[in-house]
Amino acid sequence: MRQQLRSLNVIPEPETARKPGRPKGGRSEQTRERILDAAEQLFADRGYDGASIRDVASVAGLQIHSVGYHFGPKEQLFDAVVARRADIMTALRREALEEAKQRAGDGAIPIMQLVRDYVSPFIQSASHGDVGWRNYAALMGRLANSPLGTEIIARHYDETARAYIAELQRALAGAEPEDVVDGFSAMVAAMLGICAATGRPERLSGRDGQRPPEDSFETLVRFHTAGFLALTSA
Amino acid sequence: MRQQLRSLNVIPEPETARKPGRPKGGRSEQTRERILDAAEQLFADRGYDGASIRDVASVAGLQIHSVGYHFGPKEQLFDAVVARRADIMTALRREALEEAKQRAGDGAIPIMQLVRDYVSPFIQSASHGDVGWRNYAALMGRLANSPLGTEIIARHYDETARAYIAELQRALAGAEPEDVVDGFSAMVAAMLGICAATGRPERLSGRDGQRPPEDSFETLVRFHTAGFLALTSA
DNA sequence: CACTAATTTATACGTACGTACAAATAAATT
DNA sequence: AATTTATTTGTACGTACGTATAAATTAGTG
Repeated sequence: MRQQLRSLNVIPEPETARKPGRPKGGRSEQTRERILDAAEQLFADRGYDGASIRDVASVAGLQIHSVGYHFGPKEQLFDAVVARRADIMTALRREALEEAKQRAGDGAIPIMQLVRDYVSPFIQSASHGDVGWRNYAALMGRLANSPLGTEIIARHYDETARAYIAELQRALAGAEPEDVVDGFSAMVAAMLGICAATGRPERLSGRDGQRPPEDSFETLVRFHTAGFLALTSA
Repeated sequence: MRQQLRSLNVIPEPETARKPGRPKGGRSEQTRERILDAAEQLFADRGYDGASIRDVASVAGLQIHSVGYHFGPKEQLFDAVVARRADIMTALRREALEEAKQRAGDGAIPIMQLVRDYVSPFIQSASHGDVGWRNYAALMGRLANSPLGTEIIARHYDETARAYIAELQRALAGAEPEDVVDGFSAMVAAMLGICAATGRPERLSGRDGQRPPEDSFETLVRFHTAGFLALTSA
């Protein structure tokens, strides 16, 4: 009876954040992380529509409704998966950019530095053994060219992207702004392609295992730095 | 009764190609094209799992089962969508490569020529107003970093990709083969990103409409040619 | 310990999916 | 014109989906 009443007046679901007063390592927090990990993996493997909430709950070792209880509808769960590590990634990039600005003083930040600072956090995270980050990187690659993905990426990544583009523009005096954006887009696309671990580079080169992403990272930096520099000589 | 008998002994569905003896512009052929067009658009917009066979039939103006009749299970329909234009794309690239080889004689083909020849057919097709090609380009972008997509792309595009990579390698004497493959992958990723028309470049540059893909194409050629050249100076 | 709130479980609903079968129609062939 | 084949239609099956409700359980608090 009590239960029933409670169930009728509800605004029952937290659906978003931990209640402020709750301990950080509490049961709820752990469950939320388990759900996010499972969703991250399944969304990366099968895409948004290919991964079901049932699968997520199953991988997380929970009943179906726990997922909805903690995150609400599917789209909110998806957004939470993206947001979790986007916040970390953005913080790292912001930090690197501030440091580079300090070092550059009044001058422009070197192109290679900007390329390195933007790409490095992502590739390092995706190659440092953490399966969560690897899944996240694959998921981002999948999202890049999809409508749903673009919308979410915009929300979580565009602001920092604009900050880097502004510095690139400053360093590439004389280059067309739209060329710089195209170059930046190319850089991001390459970064995501490397971390998506599709196996295509191996197939195209005849290699048997995946090339260490750190090696590809160095190549990417050289390659794209040269690309950006070529945009000044219109 | 007759019908019933026929229905029992069946191997009923063509599921694949036109019967050789049938006219090319016949009813069946037209229906198949309509289905492929509808599927192309829906797969591009919603992804493989997000697009249902029902939707495809509906957009094509047909009953559900007509789709299965002509193309069999969903995966075969998907493959047919990719294959249709992949064959055209591959032919154009092969042709351009042969021509470039002729022009180069015994020497290596210039890097810029190789970049141009590989990317041009795709971007030109995607920007020449044909909504079918635009949908196809968006679909390829979506596919690039997904497992299902990679498998299909490998089947339809890897052979020609390897031919271009071999020439790039020849032109970039001294560059590490794996660097060249990474550069090629970066080029393809950028090409797909441009044609995916996600709206992100506009958002990042403050532009209001999409930049003409031909303009982005010229930028891409300059950018990536310089990138490749930077791979020689190890 | 009692009690309240937070979380998890169990179950169910309505819908949409991919696929299949049998019948009806249209085209092609003889 | 008759008859066979190719194509389209109409309908149905079994399954899985996202979501919701209600009950049971766990944890925190006085």
